[in-house]
Amino acid sequence: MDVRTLCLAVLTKGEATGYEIKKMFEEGPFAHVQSASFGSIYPALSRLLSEGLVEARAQEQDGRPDKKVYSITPAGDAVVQAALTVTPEDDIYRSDFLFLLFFATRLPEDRVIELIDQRVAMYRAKQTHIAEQVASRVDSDCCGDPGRETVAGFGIALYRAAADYLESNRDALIAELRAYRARRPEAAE
Amino acid sequence: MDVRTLCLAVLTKGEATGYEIKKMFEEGPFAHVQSASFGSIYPALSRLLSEGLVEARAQEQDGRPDKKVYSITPAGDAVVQAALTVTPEDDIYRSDFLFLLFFATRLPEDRVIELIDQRVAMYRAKQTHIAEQVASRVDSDCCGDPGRETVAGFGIALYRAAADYLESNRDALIAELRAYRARRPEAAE
DNA sequence: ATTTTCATATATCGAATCAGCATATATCGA
DNA sequence: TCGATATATGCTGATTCGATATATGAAAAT
Repeated sequence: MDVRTLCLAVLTKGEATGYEIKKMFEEGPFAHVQSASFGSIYPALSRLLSEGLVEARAQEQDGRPDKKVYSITPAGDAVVQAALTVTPEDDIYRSDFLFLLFFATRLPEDRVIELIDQRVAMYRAKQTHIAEQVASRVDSDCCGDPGRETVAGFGIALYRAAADYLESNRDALIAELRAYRARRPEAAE
Repeated sequence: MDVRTLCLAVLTKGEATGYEIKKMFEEGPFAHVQSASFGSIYPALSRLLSEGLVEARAQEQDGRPDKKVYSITPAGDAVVQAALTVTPEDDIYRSDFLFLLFFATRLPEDRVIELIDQRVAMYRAKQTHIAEQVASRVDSDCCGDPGRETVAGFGIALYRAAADYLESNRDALIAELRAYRARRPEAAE
């Protein structure tokens, strides 16, 4: 999915500035789903504007630069509806952490432990973050959106699985690393 | 991690052609860890060659174009060792499927069911694929690499969690979608 | 028997995207 | 008071992707 379609779809949930769209990809409802940088969001919005798929409203602010609040047009909404009919691509998962872990035999034991413990903490934090978002939403707006809730639950389930796996396999990995090094002494650090 | 470092690190596990490196990112041991396209792998290898971090050996083949088999040099190995000391970035997870699911209220019920069932099948298949790779490796080469095994286990755990979550929440989602539409009739289809 | 698709293998090119910087200011804590 | 953080837009260079070209043999489908 290209950034243009992504921005357009986000705007079906309400008007927003480029900055706010970025935040939604980072911490908001799309946090673990999609992402895009400013360098792609702002050009995407400009193009959507020139194509008539969104409208912009300049909102003056004291001191700070003016906001450009974008909202979707009926034509834009139709484009989103069409985009939702496509067959979704494969998920993309990339992890520098796993890449490092793959080369665990080349790392000092302390570092492997540190890497894993930090990652577990990170996964738990992200899990909590999503859970808090869901909770705060239920407070404000009684009954939530089923799609949104399901996606949030998916994120929580994955982060939990990741943290649990690392926690329950950490010590076994360290033990195997020692055994591996005992077998091949030249491979030690 | 840039593609140059990625290729270099892969070559510490043995010599390989550009094509083989791509396959390792697609189906091989790095399948759910990292990825790169031909358009980035080939230029990366050329640059590594000019920097003296890898060596190339042309291997003639009948009919097919010559293979260029790359192998890492001691200088390249040192660069990898240095790269392994960096603090890993956040994991990247992107899913067009989750993005579609987020907008479930805009999709026909049949389509939501179809999307979920296909995704469950896909996750199960990937899980099986990794498990088979691990099994075949144990057969051939007795005792595996601890880092590699741990990474494979991580992948299996995540795919299982994803499939399990979708399976056990599918019917609830459909029920909630109906309730949602009953509340807001104008949102149907 | 013939066509098509698939797998191997390298490489390039345009388009998309990212990361970092520049700009401007207000606020908040050290 | 000094730096960090947050708001907000936008550009630019570098990276990376996706598609395509080239070449061929083997297998599968028609």
